[in-house]
Amino acid sequence: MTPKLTESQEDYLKKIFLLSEKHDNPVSALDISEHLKVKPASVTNMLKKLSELNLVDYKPYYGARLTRAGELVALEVLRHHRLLELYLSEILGFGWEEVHEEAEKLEHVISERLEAKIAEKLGHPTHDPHGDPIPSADLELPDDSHRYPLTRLKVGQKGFISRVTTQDTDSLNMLSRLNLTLKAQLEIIGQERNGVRVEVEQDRFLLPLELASKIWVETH
Amino acid sequence: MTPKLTESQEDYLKKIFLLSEKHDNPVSALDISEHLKVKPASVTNMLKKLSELNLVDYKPYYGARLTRAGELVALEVLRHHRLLELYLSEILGFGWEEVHEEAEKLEHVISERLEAKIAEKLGHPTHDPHGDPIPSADLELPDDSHRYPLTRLKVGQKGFISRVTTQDTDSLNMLSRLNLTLKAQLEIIGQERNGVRVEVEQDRFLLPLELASKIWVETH
DNA sequence: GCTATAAATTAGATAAGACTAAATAAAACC
DNA sequence: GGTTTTATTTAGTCTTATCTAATTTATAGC
Repeated sequence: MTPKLTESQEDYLKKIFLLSEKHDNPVSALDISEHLKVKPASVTNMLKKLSELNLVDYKPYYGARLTRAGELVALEVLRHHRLLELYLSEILGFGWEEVHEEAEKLEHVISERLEAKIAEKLGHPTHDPHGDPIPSADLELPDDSHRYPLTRLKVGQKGFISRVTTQDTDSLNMLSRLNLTLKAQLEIIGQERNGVRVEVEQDRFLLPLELASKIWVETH
Repeated sequence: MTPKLTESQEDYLKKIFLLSEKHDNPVSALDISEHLKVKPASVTNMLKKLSELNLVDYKPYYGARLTRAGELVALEVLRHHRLLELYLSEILGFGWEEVHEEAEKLEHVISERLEAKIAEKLGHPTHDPHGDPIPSADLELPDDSHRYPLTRLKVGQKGFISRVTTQDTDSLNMLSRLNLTLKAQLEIIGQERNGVRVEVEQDRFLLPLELASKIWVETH
């Protein structure tokens, strides 16, 4: 069925999946090119190849979408990645800043067997420390239908932070100082054009949209 | 200093190191070719490249020897490999037959940091379950000067098995049935042209040279 | 010392995936 | 709607590591 993909191909598929999550449109070559740190011409080449393998839908000057087959590959790689990150951090005592790079290399080479052992050791987690979902062994994403970015909540809604979608160390550090960390309870005070006003443990902040859009909240 | 080698290059260096251990001569292209499952022509190409990098001494129609620099690379890869095998088996519950293949892929991608964490978890082991030496963090091999293959011991010498240098499952299984496993005490009864005669827990066997040469004994 | 065989090397081809430079298409601006 | 800017694609090059086929060197037999 899957005649063994190269690491590069897996990287492209994973990246397309991650970029697709943000909007709903096909992912542009430039977008991929910037995130994978390759030139746009290289992206075009690869998209043609992936298209022939029926892993992406691609038409010139249009962009790329994953096919179901491509999505499954992406989910598999993503599962590897997030399980590895979690394993490195929880079991081997790595700092969360260190794990990404290591997982980036390991995700392509671990066997299904090792993946299973790692998942088992971790108690089959559904989310990683940033709240990012970990696809299950049969490649289903956990049900996160009651989680939304801060920017999409209504005034008055309450909940707790369940996901923070930035890897930027300084941003994370800043959020930490503001007690805007995973599990933190908060309430939406206002949705304004220049940000989201929230209340956290007595404090109130006006979070710039840029930041607010990266904080996901589980409502209740 | 070392401008990052490819996985292939690392494989060649590791294999040359392992093949060098057996005899003392330069390793032939054919030998490498068979063990890496590539064609001799490919070996010649690679040896030229490694030679330019000063990782092997290579002269046409002569063979290859590792330089000190090449040996260090090989030791590093070997350390990764054996630590990984041990980790997979001891910590993650893999069977010893399963670990080799997995380690073969992982050995090239783990960071120094992960290597260190793994070594720490394992208590900085000096030998793997087969008795194969694990180079230390500063790439020294443990002192195994009092270990010899059965074939090199004198009649009357006693000791215990400290290394078995075959990966063949059926051979290992056979040795296991004969109680010829790691730590087993034995005595050399005779060195004969068709094998080594040994005594193990009451039993006596005449071990064919082929087999005897793979069993290493720590004398006392 | 010549010949047969085995081993090693050279030369040239291929595949993957990156690149640069040039050409083309689409989008954005008045 | 034409023009400029931006994005994308095409065409061709490079590197790495394989391969096959042909040639050359070394080794063994007699």
